[in-house]
Amino acid sequence: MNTDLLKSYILKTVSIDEKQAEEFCSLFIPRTVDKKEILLKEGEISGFEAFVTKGLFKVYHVNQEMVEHILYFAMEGWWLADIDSFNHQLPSQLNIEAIENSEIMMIKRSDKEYAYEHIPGVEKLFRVMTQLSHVALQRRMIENLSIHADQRYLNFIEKYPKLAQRLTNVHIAAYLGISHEFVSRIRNKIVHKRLP
Amino acid sequence: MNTDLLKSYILKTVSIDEKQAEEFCSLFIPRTVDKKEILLKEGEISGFEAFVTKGLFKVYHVNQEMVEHILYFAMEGWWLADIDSFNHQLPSQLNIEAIENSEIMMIKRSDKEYAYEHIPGVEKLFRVMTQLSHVALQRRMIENLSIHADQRYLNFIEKYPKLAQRLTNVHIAAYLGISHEFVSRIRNKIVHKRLP
DNA sequence: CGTCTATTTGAATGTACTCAAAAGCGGTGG
DNA sequence: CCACCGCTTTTGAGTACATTCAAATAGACG
Repeated sequence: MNTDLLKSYILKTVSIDEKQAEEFCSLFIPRTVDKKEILLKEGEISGFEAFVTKGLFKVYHVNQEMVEHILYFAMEGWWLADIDSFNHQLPSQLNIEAIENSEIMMIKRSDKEYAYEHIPGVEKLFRVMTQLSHVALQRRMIENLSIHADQRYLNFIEKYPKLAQRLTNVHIAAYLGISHEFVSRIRNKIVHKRLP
Repeated sequence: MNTDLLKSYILKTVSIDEKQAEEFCSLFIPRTVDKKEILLKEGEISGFEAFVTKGLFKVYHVNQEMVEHILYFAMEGWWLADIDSFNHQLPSQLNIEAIENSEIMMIKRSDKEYAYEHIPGVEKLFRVMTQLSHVALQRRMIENLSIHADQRYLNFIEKYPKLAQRLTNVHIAAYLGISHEFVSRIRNKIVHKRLP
């Protein structure tokens, strides 16, 4: 089934009644998203959250100089959400775009609110999920403050080897906050001077 | 009462039954923390979370070169927690230290778990709180990736003017991820060339 | 095979850091 | 009350890390 991956994600994340997990899954609808298709655009109000079942997305912000900065990637088994826009119905400051042809399971706002109120375990599920994301982002923040670009690059490809293979240098640069030319120089240094 | 500030924080954050808020507050115990006293040390397993009722704290990480990087500050009305260590009972990678003589309300792990299970609104409270923190950290992440140190400094003192007054340049530098000498130069540039 | 995108490389430049030393500031004790 | 100690801030000089711009090369895809 379409919801198998989602259901197993839920069950491995929190201890929750299987019936509840299934009821929650039934609120999601599948959708395909083509490569380069934009799921959420800056300025729009996000009316959905989504679980990726196939493919790869980038969630990013574009600043005044039109430079793109990637907040996170999402591939199979990861979530897509602009929490701020979705929760408070504010215009989004983020864009969500498919990097590959993808498939997702979407839940709309009203159905998620229904779930919060009527399916007891869902509140906990999202509390735990958000805490996990938050810890991961805290680690990334500390890393960005404390270490140089070359080591950050190495840490990234070591931590997410599968993901890194599916990304271009331009994507990785926009995630690490460095220029793509510099990513190229780092890779070169690694290859020739066997830096890692 | 000691719990007044905590109770009003809870009621303004989520719509929750007042009785439930009071029951939750009753699980906290007050404590004073002297300036420079360390509430949580790297390597320890965090057994508490705390709400600051007076004073100011820094939550920071120290890297191999013994350089301190501040993840966040917490003054009156803010929370202190190492989510990862507290939730998963892992050794902390963070330190929590009082910058001023302070007072906090602490809740221990077992009482918080009791609250999750027996006070219905608490799960939602922490889901919402974590989402708010997460959105704030996402914004900070994007800002760190996309703008220069001088503008980050200006944004910081504009966003947290009260907090900034209570901090030294060394603290602000450790939060922004730049050297304290450079903070001094930025301040100088602002004063003489009226940069902002 | 041609077009579009991604990667590499060089040269010049800019942003921020390190180290060192001096000056300022505040609290504490004699 | 003021002299001193410790901590913070400032300033200069030299350096390191990373960027920008431009052009060449390599790859991928229809």
